[in-house]
Parts: sequence; structure tokens; C-alpha cells
Amino acid sequence: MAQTHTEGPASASILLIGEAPGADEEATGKCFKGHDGRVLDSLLYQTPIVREACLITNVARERPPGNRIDFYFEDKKCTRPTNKMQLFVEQLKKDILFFRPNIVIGLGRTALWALTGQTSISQFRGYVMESTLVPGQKCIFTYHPGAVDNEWKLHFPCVMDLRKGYANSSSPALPQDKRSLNATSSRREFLDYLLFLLHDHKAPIAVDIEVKNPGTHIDIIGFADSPNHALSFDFFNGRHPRYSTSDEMEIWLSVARVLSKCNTIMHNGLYDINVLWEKLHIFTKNFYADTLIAGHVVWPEHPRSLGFLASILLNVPAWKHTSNQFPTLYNVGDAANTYGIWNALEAEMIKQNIKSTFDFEMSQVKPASMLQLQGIPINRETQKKLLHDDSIDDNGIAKGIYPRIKQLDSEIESALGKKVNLNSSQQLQKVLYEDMNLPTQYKRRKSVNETRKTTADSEALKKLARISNNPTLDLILEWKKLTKLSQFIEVEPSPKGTVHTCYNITGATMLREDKGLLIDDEEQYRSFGRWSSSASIILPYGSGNLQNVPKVARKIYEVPGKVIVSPDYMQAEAVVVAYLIEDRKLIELFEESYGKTKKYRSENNLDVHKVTAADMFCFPIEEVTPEQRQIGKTIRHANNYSAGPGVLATKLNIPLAEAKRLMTLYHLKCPQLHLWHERIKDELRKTRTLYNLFGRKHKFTDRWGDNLFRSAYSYIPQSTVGDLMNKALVKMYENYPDLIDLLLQLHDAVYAYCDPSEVPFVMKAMKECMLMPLEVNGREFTIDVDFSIGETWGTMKEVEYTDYVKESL
DNA sequence: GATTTTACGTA
DNA sequence: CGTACGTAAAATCT
Repeated sequence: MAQTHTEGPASASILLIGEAPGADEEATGKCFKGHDGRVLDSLLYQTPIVREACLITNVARERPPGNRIDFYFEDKKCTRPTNKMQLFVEQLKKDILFFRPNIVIGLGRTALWALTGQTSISQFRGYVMESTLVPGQKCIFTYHPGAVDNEWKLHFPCVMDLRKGYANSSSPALPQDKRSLNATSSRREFLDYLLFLLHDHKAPIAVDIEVKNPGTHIDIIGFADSPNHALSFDFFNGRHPRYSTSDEMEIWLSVARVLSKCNTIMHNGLYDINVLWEKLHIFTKNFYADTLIAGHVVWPEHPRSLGFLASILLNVPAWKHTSNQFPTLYNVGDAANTYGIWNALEAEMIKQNIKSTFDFEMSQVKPASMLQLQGIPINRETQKKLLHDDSIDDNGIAKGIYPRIKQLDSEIESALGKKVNLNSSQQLQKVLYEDMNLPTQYKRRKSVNETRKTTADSEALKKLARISNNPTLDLILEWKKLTKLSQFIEVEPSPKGTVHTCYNITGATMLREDKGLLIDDEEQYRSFGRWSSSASIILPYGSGNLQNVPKVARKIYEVPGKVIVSPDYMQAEAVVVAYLIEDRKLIELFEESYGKTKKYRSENNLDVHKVTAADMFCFPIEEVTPEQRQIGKTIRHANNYSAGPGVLATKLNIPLAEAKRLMTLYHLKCPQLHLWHERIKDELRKTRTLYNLFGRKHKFTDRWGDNLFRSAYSYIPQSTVGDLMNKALVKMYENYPDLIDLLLQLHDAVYAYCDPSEVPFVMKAMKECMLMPLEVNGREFTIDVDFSIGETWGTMKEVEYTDYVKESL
């Protein structure tokens, strides 16, 4: 079998190491000759590295069957090499010792494993390291070009790693770590350091805490006064406190003084300041900069964990892997690197002129912190009634959720003739497609290349119920619905009777409780600038995410003696889209209905969906039936997000051909939408970057194609409305601290509570905060605001603003 | 016991 | 060929 060999100029300062030869490499005997080679070339093209000036080789010198590297390993995790692989690694070692390049750039997991014994490429990429295979040998690792080609989000870190590799290639010396990090400071040392920060240090400081769970006890705190100097202090010795209560108190008092004086930099400081406040009543007075937020503003499309940002922005040794063996070393590294990352990100924001987005996100920290710690009270009586009410209505149907589920259980069991776990998609599919012989339903695919997957989701069940007329399917649907609903209602409140959530200003949640430590999740980074809501780590009471509670379950949320007032932006995304695509008819409609009462709007047919229907079917608007309005609504909705005719057919329950006809008709009547889509594609082609109406940028790094386009089409309206709402929320919090008591944020609505007598004042103030002019193509417009009021969160009713707020107010 | 898949709630 | 988010339970892997 043909082998590849290390090739290139013997005096090269860089040695590139891939994984194993593929078909093209095998045929030519050269490394990186085929598709991966072209990807590598395009990656290197964005760096100063010249491929011809580099040595280049692979770990495995022979092509494994099916190009599967695990062929050379005993185990699936690829940690125990076969004899053959051991020989390859020996050969690699010989080659490195022979050529002695200044730096080895390893491409992919296998190179990382061969040179260092480490296996997690995502954890160790981007850090200059010393090889364990060849001691003294400087190396750096990044993703394999094949992986980059598969997942385009890896492109950016890979290029950054290659650049770092080049920057470190001028000499064989390992970089010197100039930092002075004290991970084992004594109490005296630490106290003296805090005094120094308090009295002598003028610049900002960086802070990081570590907590022990459950209970969220702070066990380590670290401070840095520059990127190169940090101290960390451990309150515990194993599971026991190291110092007496009074000695510990002395430290906390000093910490509190420092945090009330110094400008503070943190990574995800929203968490730290909440823990410090909730557990110790330490107030971080000048929370000055957050590197999670800065990372989000600069690169919303990339990971924002400290480890990732450090790998991109700093030239420091990897330290995240020390978290388990040496927590204080990990903490002190966090503190110092947070400082360094902030310096780099601040410069980057100024360079890109996006500091205003950062300031805006920082201004959200205080209200978000308040909302999380305050929580929302629930009514345990309502909760009990919804779940357990065993009274029965006229049709013999139990009113409570649990009794009803019980009824459904037995009905379904007798209909199916056996007990089936309806939560199990497998078991349910067996019943539907084998026992009942119903036509198999398939999931919608993201692309035609994917294999079809069978499904038993609610869409499939609804369809089967329709075609088979079997009432059991409706029972199953109801069972599933109620089971899901019950999870939102059966929440355990805090001792104070409140339920808490964690708002993530930077979108997709970053932190996950994992073996008692907070670990960064590198998976999802889309974040269009809307807050996300997840389980509170500090006050773990409630169903977690509060932004997806179903209407019925919202009934348990109420503030005793108060009413809930909620403004929301009317047709917010549709208005933004109308102005973006310059849909004259709609713009006129929105301008005419702005500030008008519901009554006026309905009397004058100022209704988007009616207008759409009238336009499509060429009717006078007065004659549009409710059914036609629904069609108009569905089509507009589907088109705004560029859904296909298949979805429309399902939604409207019409044949595919009819759906296609309706869509064509819609685009004939509203050609601006497609034109706008083309403009967006043009922008993407040029820079892959879009800016929303507030200047928030987002780079779209997915593979070029329809999925990328759809994501991009939704970006500007979605993120603009999110930012608009948050700007209003910050205004409410800052301008009306006594009048507006905020309760919840739900993307395009906020909820506040107040005494019934205060409602007009609260409404007026909220509206004032929310009405903000936006601008598209030099045209100014304002999205109108609507109000709902209710005793509970689940019983909000739309009200007329002018019925409450008279001119005289 | 940890990780992945499937399903489903909201804007 | 809606997208964005987070969570729960089952299935699967080790």
C-alpha cells in the first residue's frame, strides 16, 4: 500500500501535521492533495503561512479503510492505538526530531493526540503547547480542514489558530508566561492585596468567583489588577472552611469594599453579582465591563466562553483543563485572562465602532439582575385546582389535569388493548404503524439529501387522526398536550412563594451545571440579540425557562393585591418587514392605524391580513370573510419567513398544488418581498454580515444555502424588535424606578405589576418608554403599543389605552 | 452514568 | 426548506 511521507523544505520553520491520507493522497503519495488540501489552501490563504515553505505530513501514513481513523485504534474514543498506529507515531517522532521545526501545527484531533496525548481538540486548539511526544517541541493545534469544511463555524477559530501558529514560528523557544498568578495566597497576603486594590490601584479590576453546589456557596474568589497579575483565595479546605467565621468575615468585608469602589470586569458578571448579592449582600457597585457581553457584541456567531476568547485573543497557556485538579489555579487564570480579554475586546469594539451595542447590553444587566432575584409569586391554590380538581363536567370529563390524564390513560389503554408509554416515540410509532397499520409519517427534512425519519409527533398524529377517523388518536393528542402542560404547572416555589428564572442577555445559555462546576457549552451560538430564559442556578425554583410557559399554566402566576399590566409592540416584526421591503400599501396601512383605537381600526378595515386577502383574491376589503382573512394571515406569515408551499398546505389543510398557486399569487401581488430577499443575499455575498436597525451586527457563517438565507431574512426584524423592547425595558427601569415594577420579559412584551389605582400612570409611563422612532432608508416610523391587563399572567385581556389614560393625565 | 435523540412549549 | 430559545423523557452509548 502506498505511503505518504513528510515532504517540504528541510529548513522549514513550520511543520503541518494532518491525520491520514485519503484517496487523492494515496494516489499521488502527496499530503493534502484532494478536497481537504484545497480547503487547507483556502485557510492558509487567509494567513501569512505559505504552504510551499512548510513541511507537511500526516500522523497515519497509510489510508485507513473508508477513511476512518478509528481503524488504527482499539477503542472507539481513539485513545488506545493499534501496533500500526504506534509505528506511525514513532515515525512521526523521528521526523520531528530530524527536521526540528520551530513549531508544529497539528490539524485535527489525531495530531493533538499523537503529540500531546490529549483528545479534546475543541479544548486545546488555539493554545501554544509543548509536545509530550517530543519534549521541548513547540506546537499548536487546530481543527482538521475536513472538519472546517463540514462545519463552517470552525472556519474562524481555525484561521485564528493558524495565524497564531505563524506568529509563534519565528523561533523554537516556548513562549514565556510573563504572568504572575498566585493561586495559593494566604489570608494575610490576600487581605493586603485587597487593601492595595482599595487604596492604591486606580485602573479597573477583574473578578471571578467559583461556587460549590448545591447551595451556591462561594468557595473561591480571584482578583486581577492587570492581565499579568492576579490572586485567588480559597475559603475551603476540601469540604471544610479554612478560617473562623470572624476571619472569613474580615475578608468578605474587604471584598465588599473593593467591589463598591473599583470598576469591575467579569465574565458573565450577571451571575457573579447576583450570587454575591443573594448570598452575601455584597453589592458590585461599578460593574464596568463584561467579557461575555463584549464577546457577544463582537462575535455573536462564535462561542463566548473564556477559554475560547482567550484562545483567539491571548497568547497564554491553556488553563481550563485544570478546573478539577487545581480549582484555584483555574480561578486565578480566569481572573487574569478576563482582564486581558477585556483589553483586546474593547479595542476591537472601538475599531469596529460597535461600542454603543456593548453599552446598551451592559445597561440591561441591572434590570435583568433585579428580575431574576425578585422572581414571580405563584398562587398555590390555583396551582392545586388546575392539577387536582376532580370535579367532572356535563360530558363526564374531569376538570383537573391529573384526573383527566387518568381518564385518558384508561380510555387509551382499553382502546389499544395494552399499556403504552405515550412519552416514548418508539413505542407510539410501533402502535401507530405496526399494530394499527396506519400510513407511516415522516419528519420534514432540512435537505433532500437526508434520509427520511419516521415520526409520531403531534403534527403526524393530527394528520393520522384526520385520515383514519380514529378517536383514539385524539385521546393520545390530548394526553400528550396535558402531560406537557402539567410540567409547566407542577412547579415548586421558593420559601417566599416565588418562581425564578435566569435571563441571559447574550442569548443562548452559556452555563450548565456539570459535576458541580459551571461549564461552558460550545454548541449553540446564534443569538439575535434577544434575551433567553433558563433555569435559575442561584434560586432553583420553577420550571426554568419562563419564556415558553403555555397560556393556561400562566394562570398560577399572580401578585397578591396587584394587577399585571403588559404592553406589547403591535405586529412588531410585520411592521419592520413592511418598511424594510418598502411595501407601500402596508406602510400606508400601519401609518393610518398608528395611535388609533381598536374600534376605529376595525371599522375602517385597518387590518393587515384582511388587506392581504382582499389584495390576493381581488375582492373589496369589506367582503373578506374570516376564512379568507386566515388564509391571508397564514400566507403572509409563511412568506415573511420564506416557508415552502408544503408548510402552507399543512397549515391551511389544502392540497400542495393549491398552496403553490396561493404562494405564486402572493408574490405577484407583493413582489417587494423577493426583491428584499435578493438584497439580503447580495449583502451576505459581500460580507456575510447584516446590521439591524440599531446597528447590531451579525455575521452569518453557515454554509451558503437556503438555511443560511432563511436565518438571515429573520435576523433584522427579529433582532430589531428584541433590541427595541430591551431599550424600552431599560428606560422603564431607570426612569421610573418607583412607578414601574417589572415582572417579566417576553421578547416583544414586558409585564409589570401595580396597584389597580396606579394603572393609568403605569400605562402612560410604559408607553412613553416604548414609543421610539426607527429608521429605514431614511424613512422614520414608530411601532405602536398595545396593552393587556389581568389579575393573573394567564388571564390578561387586551384593553384600550385611551379607556385608561385620559388626555388630562 | 453520560450523551444523544425526539418532542414540544413560547415569541 | 420559518427561526430563535430551553427542558424533559426516552433511547443509546460506554
